[in-house]
Amino acid sequence: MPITHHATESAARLNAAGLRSTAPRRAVLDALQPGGHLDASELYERLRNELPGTSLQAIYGVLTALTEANLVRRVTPAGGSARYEARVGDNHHHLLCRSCGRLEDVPCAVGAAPCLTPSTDHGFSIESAEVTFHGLCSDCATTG
Amino acid sequence: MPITHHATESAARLNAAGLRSTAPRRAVLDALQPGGHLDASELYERLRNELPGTSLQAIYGVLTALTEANLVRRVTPAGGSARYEARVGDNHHHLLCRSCGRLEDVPCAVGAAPCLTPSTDHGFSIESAEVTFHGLCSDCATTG
DNA sequence: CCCTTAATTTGAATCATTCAAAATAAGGGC
DNA sequence: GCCCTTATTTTGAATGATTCAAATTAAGGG
Repeated sequence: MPITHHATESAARLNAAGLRSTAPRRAVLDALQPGGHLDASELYERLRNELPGTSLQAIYGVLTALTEANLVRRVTPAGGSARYEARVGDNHHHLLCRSCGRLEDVPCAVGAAPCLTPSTDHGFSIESAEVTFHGLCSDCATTG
Repeated sequence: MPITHHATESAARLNAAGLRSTAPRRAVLDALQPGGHLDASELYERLRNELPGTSLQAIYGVLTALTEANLVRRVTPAGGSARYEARVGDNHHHLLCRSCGRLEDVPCAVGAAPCLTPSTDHGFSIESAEVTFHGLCSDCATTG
């Protein structure tokens, strides 16, 4: 009963966050669980069978709610659509392929969170740091 | 003759990069020189008097050319329009206010370029790292 | 089981950005 | 200094991600 288990888990997470447990939200949460980085359209394509009558706008609504509740994290690669991941709460960063847009996780570069401490802060109260490494993934490096 | 001086400087930079020296390009380069972070629309508004008959698309064209020639750097804050800065060639990063979108420069967090070395690279050949600190600027911190 | 309110559906609009064809201007060669 | 080639800009329109708003539906406490 892995499916039921997953669903239960997602429902629990939603309740804990003070959000109503709905089919679209559970489905999105489950789809992001394997650890990928999907955008709204990809999620919509994957879930439209499972969620009859859903729409892309509904997916956007779900993603906004989940992001605000901190259940998913929104990653916005330069010049592309926003991607979403279920891995939250840690300080991991990203590798972005400038050719194919592939996105991979990497643990924080050096130690715990050194990048969270800039040398000057211009009066900002800093809440988080986002690090993106740009380059070519293995596939694109050999191809081009 | 500071204006002429600036113009000459911009022309030289363009020539050095193998780009034709045109009025729109010199104007954009000059406008970015003071060190700000402007988006295409802001540049268009500032330069439309100076450049009669120009258009927003022309500004986009100029910015794309200058970015590809590495004369300006494109910064793409999450959920906003692309901003451009003339400061290139160093490894500085950015502070982004989540409330008003204000963008400030910061030197690299620790030492020379520690953030350029992730612990795992998933086979990527890494070319650059982009660090963005998110938080509230002094104005927004006191207001809200 | 009902009621209140949150969430989704449906349809349309907005915004940044890009595409494509026609007109123009840069700058090397004569 | 003028012409020619080609890059650049102009002009007009299209694309794609995302958001807005009103109407409908469903969650879950009482």
